Amino acid sequence: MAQRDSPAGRATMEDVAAHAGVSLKSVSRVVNGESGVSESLARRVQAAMSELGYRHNLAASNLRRGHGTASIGMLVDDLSNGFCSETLRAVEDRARQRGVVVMAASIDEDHSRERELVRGLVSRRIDGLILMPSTRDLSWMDADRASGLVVVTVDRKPDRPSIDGVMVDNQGAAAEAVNHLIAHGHRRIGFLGDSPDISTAVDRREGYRAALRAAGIAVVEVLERVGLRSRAESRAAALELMSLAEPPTALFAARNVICEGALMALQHLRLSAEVALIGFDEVGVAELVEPQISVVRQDTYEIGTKAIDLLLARLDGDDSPVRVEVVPSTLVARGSGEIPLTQDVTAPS
Amino acid sequence: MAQRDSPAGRATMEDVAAHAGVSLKSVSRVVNGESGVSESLARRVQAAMSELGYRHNLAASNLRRGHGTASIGMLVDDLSNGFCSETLRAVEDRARQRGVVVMAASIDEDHSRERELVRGLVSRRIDGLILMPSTRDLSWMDADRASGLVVVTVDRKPDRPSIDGVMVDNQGAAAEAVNHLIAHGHRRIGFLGDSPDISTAVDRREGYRAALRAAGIAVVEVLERVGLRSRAESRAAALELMSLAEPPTALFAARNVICEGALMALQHLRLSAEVALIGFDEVGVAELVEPQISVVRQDTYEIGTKAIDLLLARLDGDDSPVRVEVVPSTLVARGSGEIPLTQDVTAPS
DNA sequence: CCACATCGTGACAACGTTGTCATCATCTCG
DNA sequence: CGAGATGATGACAACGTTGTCACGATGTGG
Repeated sequence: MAQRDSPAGRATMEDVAAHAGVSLKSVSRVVNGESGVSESLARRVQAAMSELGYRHNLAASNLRRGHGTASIGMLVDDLSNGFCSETLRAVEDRARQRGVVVMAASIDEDHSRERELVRGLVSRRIDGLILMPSTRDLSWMDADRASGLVVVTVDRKPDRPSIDGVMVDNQGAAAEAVNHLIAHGHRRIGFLGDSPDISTAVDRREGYRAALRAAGIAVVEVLERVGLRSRAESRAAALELMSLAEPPTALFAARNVICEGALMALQHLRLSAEVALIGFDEVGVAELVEPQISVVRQDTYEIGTKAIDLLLARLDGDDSPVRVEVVPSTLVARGSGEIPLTQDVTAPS
Repeated sequence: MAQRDSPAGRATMEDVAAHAGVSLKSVSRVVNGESGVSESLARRVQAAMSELGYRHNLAASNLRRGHGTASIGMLVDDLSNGFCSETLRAVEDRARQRGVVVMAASIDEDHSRERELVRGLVSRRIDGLILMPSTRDLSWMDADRASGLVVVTVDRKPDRPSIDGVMVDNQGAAAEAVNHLIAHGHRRIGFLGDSPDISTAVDRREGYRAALRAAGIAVVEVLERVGLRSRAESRAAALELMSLAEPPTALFAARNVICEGALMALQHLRLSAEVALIGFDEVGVAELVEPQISVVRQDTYEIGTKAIDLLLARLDGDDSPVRVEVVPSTLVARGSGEIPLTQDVTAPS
């Protein structure tokens, strides 16, 4: 990638110094607002800077100073997913306040891409990384962390508890949702979830099962569909569940896109008013369909904000023990999750 | 922001060289895969690198080489907005293929923040910038562009045609949507749009008006509500429109969040099956409500991809004349836009 | 009037890397 | 066997910036 050749490239401090007839170091002093610079010299330098369109080169400055780069990385599953983009938004908001830029990228649950991306970010000497890991084994990052890379995970937790993280109580929240369904009379409750590689998916299923067991309801594997990675896959899985000889009377959809897929299936079957549905993650559509969709809401703003605050604290020298912050989640009852068990639910004629 | 102190900080090439008992330059050769390095030396260096956890420092490398930084900036209105996050996703996808990282941030239609953000990115010597400008006057970027910053705008176009851009034919697409409503018999068509600071908003309103005029329908200002910046504002505006003595029989909502707000209003009034509605931008909810929402779909993937391809081409030296790429948009008829004019539409009892 | 502190300014090295050139050992050919 | 070619390796400067120190001019007190 060739640097675009332009009138004079970029002006350096040396150019400014020559233009103003002062020494390079004096320009540096002015740029950094150091004291002990005379009024007149400062003015001359300022003038030269704006005439030449001088822009401070942070890369060179940081190299010399040995500082960090005031940049962090944020790797999420998919930037176009609402949960990810909202969390990024929260991170970026706080980062901007601190003059930190965020390099963002999508992992797409591809482990090797995840490693490549981290490598690229480390080469650029990010100060820290906020990571939604695609896998539970993060030992491959040990070397980088040992060399000073500060990592905070969001949403998902690694299997070894040596990394800071911010997430909701996935198991508890899932259990709460399922208990809610049970309280409305349901006993055949379907589970739609994503890949078991992801701690979140595992925890939510565990919560689902725990709630069933606590209520004395047998866990029936045929009612569980996992590994769903898109609306379409989830829609298909939900259709399958509903066409069982004994279909579920309620569905728990463990992620935003999965919930949307499940809703599409129920609408297609014209069962959205009969089969209860609770989703995990807020979905844009929740309040716009009838019945409105009940969900476990994760506070993405809080998750993102807590993650970057934790990261910045570590960068500022906080060396307290590893911290996993649990952000409260909320069961938002809007209708779909409160559909009671009716006597007779069958597949559509 | 203090660099986290760690076992030994980061290993440099000099450390590796000492550890392997070779010269610094030899390490450089191995790292860059240059030819003319003996098998045995290469092996020794490789070993030393992995023992010390060496990571190449791109900042220093780029400084010396005088290259670009293989990083670009992307500034959009709001990263948590679906249109923005999807476009970013497309940009980032292609960027990753090229080993380029993307620094992303939200402008929130705040001009001064926009300038600050650009300043920060330029200090970090991004090679290029993809910008969804908050304002039509981009002359404040002239100095940076003259010094080599390559800029491509997306979604919105600046008032002077000296900057590359990628966008849909907003006026034409809006006119098409309004014509569609007119073809279904509507003559009182409400317009809901965002701030007139934004070229997109202006163009869409212009398209709306042009379609009306072409059909011999008078433009009635009371049916136009602009400056809407959220679902809530849009919902309120739509409620206002519908409570006019002579309410519109169809609505054209010129942006995704505005469309969602309008839909909320219609649902609240139980008019969603009677009042026609066409949105601009795909909305997640479109296929999940009844009737499904007709929209003008912008191909975000195409917009993002074209934008970064254009940017990369410029960085590769393409100095052809300024280009504004117009990405086709599609009117997706799903039901809400095909609701015909009925004799009698009044506010709900 | 001299010793000394103070103040503004500049020369120079260094951050981690790479391009250029020099060095040295080995090989080939007449 | 010696001249010249070849190939591997290293010394050194430079990228744009900042920390350290030194310099010269001015002011102060004995």
